[in-house]
Amino acid sequence: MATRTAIEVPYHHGNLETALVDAAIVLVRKYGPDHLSLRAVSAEVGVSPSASYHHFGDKDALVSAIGNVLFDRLAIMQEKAIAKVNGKGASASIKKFEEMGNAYFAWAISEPNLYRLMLGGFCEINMDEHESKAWNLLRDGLDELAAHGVIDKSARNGGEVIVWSAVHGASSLAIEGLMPPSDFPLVLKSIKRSLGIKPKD
Amino acid sequence: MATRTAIEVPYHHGNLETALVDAAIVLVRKYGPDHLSLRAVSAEVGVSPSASYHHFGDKDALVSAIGNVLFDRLAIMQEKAIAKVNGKGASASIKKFEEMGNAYFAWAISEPNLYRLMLGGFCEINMDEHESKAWNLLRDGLDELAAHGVIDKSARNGGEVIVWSAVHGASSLAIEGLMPPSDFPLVLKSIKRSLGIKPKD
DNA sequence: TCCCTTATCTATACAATGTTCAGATTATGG
DNA sequence: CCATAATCTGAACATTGTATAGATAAGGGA
Repeated sequence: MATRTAIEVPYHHGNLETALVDAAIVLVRKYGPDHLSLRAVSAEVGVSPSASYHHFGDKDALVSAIGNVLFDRLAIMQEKAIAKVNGKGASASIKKFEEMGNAYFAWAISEPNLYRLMLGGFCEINMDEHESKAWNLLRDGLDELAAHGVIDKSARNGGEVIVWSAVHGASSLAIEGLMPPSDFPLVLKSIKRSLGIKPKD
Repeated sequence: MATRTAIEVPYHHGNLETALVDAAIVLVRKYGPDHLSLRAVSAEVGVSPSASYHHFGDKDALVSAIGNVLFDRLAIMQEKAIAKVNGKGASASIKKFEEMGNAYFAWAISEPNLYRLMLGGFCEINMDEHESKAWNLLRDGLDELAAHGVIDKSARNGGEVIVWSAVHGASSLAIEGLMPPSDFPLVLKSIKRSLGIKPKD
């Protein structure tokens, strides 16, 4: 199982697979998803280039592994943000929803290269396993809004796709310098408006 | 100036620059923005690899040139779609707005690799020159909606970013297989709702 | 404890890539 | 018509992904 915590003790010989992923993430963050070199990753870990091929059949396989790890990290950030919100009423569910979006956007623009790898066509995303963590978070958030009567059923329908499109689009545009990050509140407000959540300001 | 039509007459020696861009687009479409090879492009045109360096200082420069050309093509598709709508009233302006979004999305998912190149961090987008064509299209569309009283000023504010975020996000997610293309109408409807355009169905 | 099987890693090699540089070719304009 | 600039070629270099064959280490049954 090996739940992939960042630091693990017996490193040099042992858990090469996770070591490669961790080193690759560092390099991708620095130099971007294109420009990732398998040889550089191997060198960073202190291992021969060929060694990687016993754990990943391909460079693309490594990249896909990275992608799925990153989706987990992003989901964890969102969970942390949600956990900070206390209260249980309708307004708390709205606050949680907002903080989920803010956490997503903040993480994306703080890690442009990692985010590009995740959603730029570099990796095959395992929709059923990892990605579901983030997806379920969104689904639960919308369900909670519906349960509190903040949004009605017609707005609930397809809400995941609507929200993710807007938040991902904003993240991507901001990363590419086509939208000032300071405009994200506008986007978030428009999402709430499209869901029928009334702004209180 | 050389407005870059696809076919031009004196080709072998002459307008290498546009020939390289055209050939590169063909290869990117086939194999993706990563996996683009300068040597392959040069071979396709029938020229030495070094020849490219007299027109583009870098591989990245070629890629950026491609990106800006593609933004033009996308804008042209949108213009065509708008031109098909006749009438001049409020409902025509809504129809034009919808068709603009549909054309964007349709082009994006029909050219996933080209779209990835445009907005996946591969190229520096010339915001002031080329990109403005698509941006102005969106701005004018929103202005027209506002002029006909379909949307009010508070919705007009920041409308470009809101709309582009949602449409680009949906395009990107669909391309990466994370959203069924058949869900785009849902996204479009949510955009209209967030702008305060009442659905007529 | 010894040995055999299996997992893991190294060494070497190969074709393809981006890029550079010196030289050849072509066009241009005075 | 020729000198000067623009354009293209050829060969070279370091680096890349990847395949193959062999070395090393680990593990488990006798």
